[in-house]
Amino acid sequence: MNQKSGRPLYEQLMYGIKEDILLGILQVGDKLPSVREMAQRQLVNPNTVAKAYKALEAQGIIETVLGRGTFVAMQLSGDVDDRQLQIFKQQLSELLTEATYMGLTEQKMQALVAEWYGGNHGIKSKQFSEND
Amino acid sequence: MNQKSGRPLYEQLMYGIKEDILLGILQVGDKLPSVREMAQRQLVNPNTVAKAYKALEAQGIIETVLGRGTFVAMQLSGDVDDRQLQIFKQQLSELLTEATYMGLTEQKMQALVAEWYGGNHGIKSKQFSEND
Amino acid sequence: MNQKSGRPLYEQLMYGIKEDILLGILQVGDKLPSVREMAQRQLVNPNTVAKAYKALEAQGIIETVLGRGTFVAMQLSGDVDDRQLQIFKQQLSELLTEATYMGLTEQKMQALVAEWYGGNHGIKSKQFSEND
Amino acid sequence: MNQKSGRPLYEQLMYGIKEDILLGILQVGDKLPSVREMAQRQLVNPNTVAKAYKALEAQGIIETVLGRGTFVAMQLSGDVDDRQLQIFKQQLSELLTEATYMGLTEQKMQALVAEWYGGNHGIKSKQFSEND
DNA sequence: GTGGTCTAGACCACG
DNA sequence: GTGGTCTAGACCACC
Repeated sequence: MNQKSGRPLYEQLMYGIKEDILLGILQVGDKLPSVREMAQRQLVNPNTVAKAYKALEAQGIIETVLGRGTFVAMQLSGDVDDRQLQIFKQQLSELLTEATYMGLTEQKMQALVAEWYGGNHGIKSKQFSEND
Repeated sequence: MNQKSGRPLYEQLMYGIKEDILLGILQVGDKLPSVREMAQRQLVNPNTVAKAYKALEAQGIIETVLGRGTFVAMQLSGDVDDRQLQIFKQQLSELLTEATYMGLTEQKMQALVAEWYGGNHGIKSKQFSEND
Repeated sequence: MNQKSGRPLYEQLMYGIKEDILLGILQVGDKLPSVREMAQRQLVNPNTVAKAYKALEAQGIIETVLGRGTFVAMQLSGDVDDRQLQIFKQQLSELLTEATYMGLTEQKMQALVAEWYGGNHGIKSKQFSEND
Repeated sequence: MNQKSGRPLYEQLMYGIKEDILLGILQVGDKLPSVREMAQRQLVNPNTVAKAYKALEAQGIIETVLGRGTFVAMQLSGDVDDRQLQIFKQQLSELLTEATYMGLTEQKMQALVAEWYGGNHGIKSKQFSEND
């Protein structure tokens, strides 16, 4: 967890878990580490983990069973929400603007996108599931 | 300026100016509106505009000449900074992760990227140069 | 038993038994399954069943005869406790508030209430008496 | 705020605000008391108020403008989400079951519902807007 | 053991 | 002044 990256810790946690699910490291039905355990592992406060878990639950990505734990719940929806798409396009536009200022060409950009989809973006270690 | 988008107003200003430059609405050497004028146009606090100008100057995109005004200074660098690229790839990865959860496929994604580069994303009015 | 509904399992058990009594599936004097048997059927911990039985007994709805078992004891009281009524009206108010935010009109609401009373809400199988 | 009602304080806050909007005490565009002020008024911790505000924002009922405050944002949607409706019917069923055990008849129940809709349920004081 | 709630108090970015 | 984030530590209900 990068304290000074500017991004909230709980968002970083959310991203890490989402990524692990996309990579297949976490599968539907798998149990996530308990709030306390995750907090210990990631060196953050349990409240911070709880906040991340709750936000993910609100997004329908995980589910919590009181007294039992938290579990991966999601399967990707096939249809795209239009309002979300507008927001996303705005974000993409800003990112591409930045990329252009960095000197990235359209070709290089397309290559980076393809790389992400193709290569499982670099086979990362299981941050959030079993062994750290 | 979208007050409730969650993004800081000064970043939105920065993005708008950067976009105008990419679109050719603002050219190298052009004079930007004064801080006060821009503030009035965009209905924000002058401090907010000043902050945006200062940040853009730090990025080498605009330049202030004391007593004369603020001018577009940049031309895109041809080579890519490696450290910046790493940060960028991280941001891209997060964006693509979100896109996947939204239900966007790789094809659709590539199409969106191509669209941004191709279409000047829809010929917008000069937000930050002439009139609002 | 819906593990992820957020409601405590023992409350769900209580509700199920109460409903069965209202529907006539369980009649006054009928014997309920033993704690162990119910636990096995509903795939919950025996402690959970015991807690539900105890709470129902406290409400005067069932009775335990030591060494013999647990029996349906209740008949509906004709008069309404005023303190209970206040609490109930509060709960109703909250439910109707939520309903309004969901977009339900008064007419639709009245229809839903009538439906519940009229239809025995769909003739369900005996969840908690005979076989599961 | 009733500490021992069993319901979380932040949910009680949410309900109070929703009710005030339905009653017209809070109108679209109105500013809510700041987190700190509301906390002081209701004698709860600012974090608790923040939690309530954030949950309401997630439901689209209020909106926050960073550094400016929190505002009423919503207008009721005309169409009813089917999944929500199922959950609601379940809650209604449980409430009506309890009502029956209390001795409430269908007629009395319909009267209570009509009363809530008709009478603005008793013209309450502005809990959450101007003066307390 | 699990997650949920609440408090107290700190620091920060934004306007 | 506003809300957002994070920590530390407490208590609770549920299983």
